[in-house]
Amino acid sequence: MPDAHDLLWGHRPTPTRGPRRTLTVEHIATTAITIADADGLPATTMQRVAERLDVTKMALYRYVPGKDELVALMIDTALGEPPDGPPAPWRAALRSWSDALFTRFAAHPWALAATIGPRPIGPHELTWLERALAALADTALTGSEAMDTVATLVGHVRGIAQQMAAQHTEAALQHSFATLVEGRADRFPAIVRALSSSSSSDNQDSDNQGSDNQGGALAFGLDRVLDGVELFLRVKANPS
Amino acid sequence: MPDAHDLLWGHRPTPTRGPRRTLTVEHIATTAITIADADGLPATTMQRVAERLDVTKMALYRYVPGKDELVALMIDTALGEPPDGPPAPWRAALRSWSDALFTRFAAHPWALAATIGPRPIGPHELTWLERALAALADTALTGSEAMDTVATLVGHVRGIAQQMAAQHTEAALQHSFATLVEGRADRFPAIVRALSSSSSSDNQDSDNQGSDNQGGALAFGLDRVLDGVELFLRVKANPS
DNA sequence: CCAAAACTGTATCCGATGGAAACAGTATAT
DNA sequence: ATATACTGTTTCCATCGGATACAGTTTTGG
Repeated sequence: MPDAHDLLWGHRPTPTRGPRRTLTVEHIATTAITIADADGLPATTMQRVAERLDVTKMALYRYVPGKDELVALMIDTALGEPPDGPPAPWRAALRSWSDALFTRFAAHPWALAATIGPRPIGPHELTWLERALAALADTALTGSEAMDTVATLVGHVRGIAQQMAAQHTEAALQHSFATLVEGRADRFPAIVRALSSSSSSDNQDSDNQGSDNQGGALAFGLDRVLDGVELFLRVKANPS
Repeated sequence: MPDAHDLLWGHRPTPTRGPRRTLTVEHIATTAITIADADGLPATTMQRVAERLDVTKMALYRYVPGKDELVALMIDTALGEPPDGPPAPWRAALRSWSDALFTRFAAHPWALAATIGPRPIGPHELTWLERALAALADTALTGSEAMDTVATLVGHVRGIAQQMAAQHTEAALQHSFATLVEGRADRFPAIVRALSSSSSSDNQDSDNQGSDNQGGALAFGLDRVLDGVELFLRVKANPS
C-alpha cells in the first residue's frame, strides 16, 4: 500500500493480476470533495463517500491507506493547478495569484481547516508556491524574503477566506460584532467607533489613491502588503 | 443549561439547592487546555478531561452543554487578556500586539485549528480586537480600514504560527521543501533558486533600513504590512 | 490448459468517541 | 419534615475509523 507521499505524487503500484479495479483514487477524491463542499469535512465520512460510489466502506481502503491520506488527496485536488495568465510584472502577478488562491479556498472552505498542522505537501500545492516565487524571481528579494512575502500573502488570503466561511458577507460579520458589543459600549469603545464609522458611508473622498477599496477586506490587505513589499524593494535599490 | 454564548460571557445560573458543585467551568477549561497543549486537540476527549478531574465523563455535561462549547471556552481562556503595555504610537502598539498574539498561538497551537469556521466569540477575543482598534483610533483610517488592517495582521500572525506548529523551525521548513523538490528541479526552478539563495548567507548588506530581519518570517511580514499601512496613511494625508 | 498466486470488494467485528437517559444521593425552600 | 431541585454516576447507544477473514476474479507460470 502506497503511503501519503506516494499517493500524492502519483507513485502508485499498477497491479496486473486480480479483478479489475472499479474505482480510482481520483474518483474517490473528487467524490469526497463534493461531499465536503456540500456538508463540510466532519460530514465527509468513509461511509458516505463509499455510499456515493456504490461500494462498501472498506473497499476504499484498497485505494487509500486511511482517512488522513484521503484528506491530503482532497486538498491537493481541490487546490488544483494555479491558473496561468500572461506573464506580468511581479506585483500584478502576485495580485492575481492571491485572488485565484482566495477563489479556491472560498470554493472549498473545509480546505482551510484541513491545511492546518503537519501534513504531506502535494504537487499542486507546491506548484502554487512555485508560481509565486517565480513572480518574485526577477526582483531584488533574497530567497527567504520571497518566501516570507508569499507566506504573508497566503496568511492574508486564508484569513479573509476564513472570515467569509464563517460569516458569508462582511456586513454579516459587522452585524455579529455589533450584536456582541451591544450594551457593552463601555468595554469596547474602539469597536463601537469602528463599526459606526464604517457603516456610515463616508466616502466623500472616493478617489483614494487608486487603491481599489471596493473589493473589501481581501483587496485592502493585499494592497497594503504589496505596497509594503514595493517600498522594501525601492529602499533596497536606493537607500537614500 | 446555558448555551455557548452565556457560558463565554459569564451568564451562568447560580443554583441554590442541591449538593455543592465539585468543579467550575474555569477549572474544566484550564484542565482541557493543559491536555490540548501537551497532546493536541484530538487527544482532548471528554474522558481524559474527566479523568484528570477525578470525575466521570458525564459529570462534565453538568457544566458544559457539549464539546463544542468546551472548545469555545478553551479558546477564549487560552487567548486570555491581551497584555497591556504603556501607550504607544499606533505602529509600535500594533507591532507588540501582533507579537503577543503570536506568542499565545505558539503556546497553544491547537487554538489555530479550533478557531476556524463559525463559532461563538468570547470576551477575551473581543478584547484583543478592541485593543488593536484602539491603537488605530487616532489615525485617519476609517472603521472598516482599521478592521481590515487588523484582519491582515491576524492572518499573518496565524499563518506564521501555523508554519511553526507544523515545522518547529524555519530551517526545518526549508529542509522539507528541499526534500520535495529534490530530483524535480525542472518542475520547480523558482523554489530551488529561492532555497539556495536563502541558505547561502548573503547578508553582506546587514544594515537593511532598520527592518529587523533577524526575527524571521513573522517580523518580515509584519514590517511589510505596517509599512503598507503607514504609506497608506501618508498618501491619505498628503495626496501628492 | 490448469493450478497457484495475486488481487478484488464484502461481511463481520472492534475500540473509542460524543452524548442521552435513568438513577440514587444531597442540600435547600416551603 | 417533606417536596423540590440539583449533584455526580451508571448504563446504554449510534457513529466513527479501521483490522481481519473471506469468497470471488484475473493473470501468470508450468
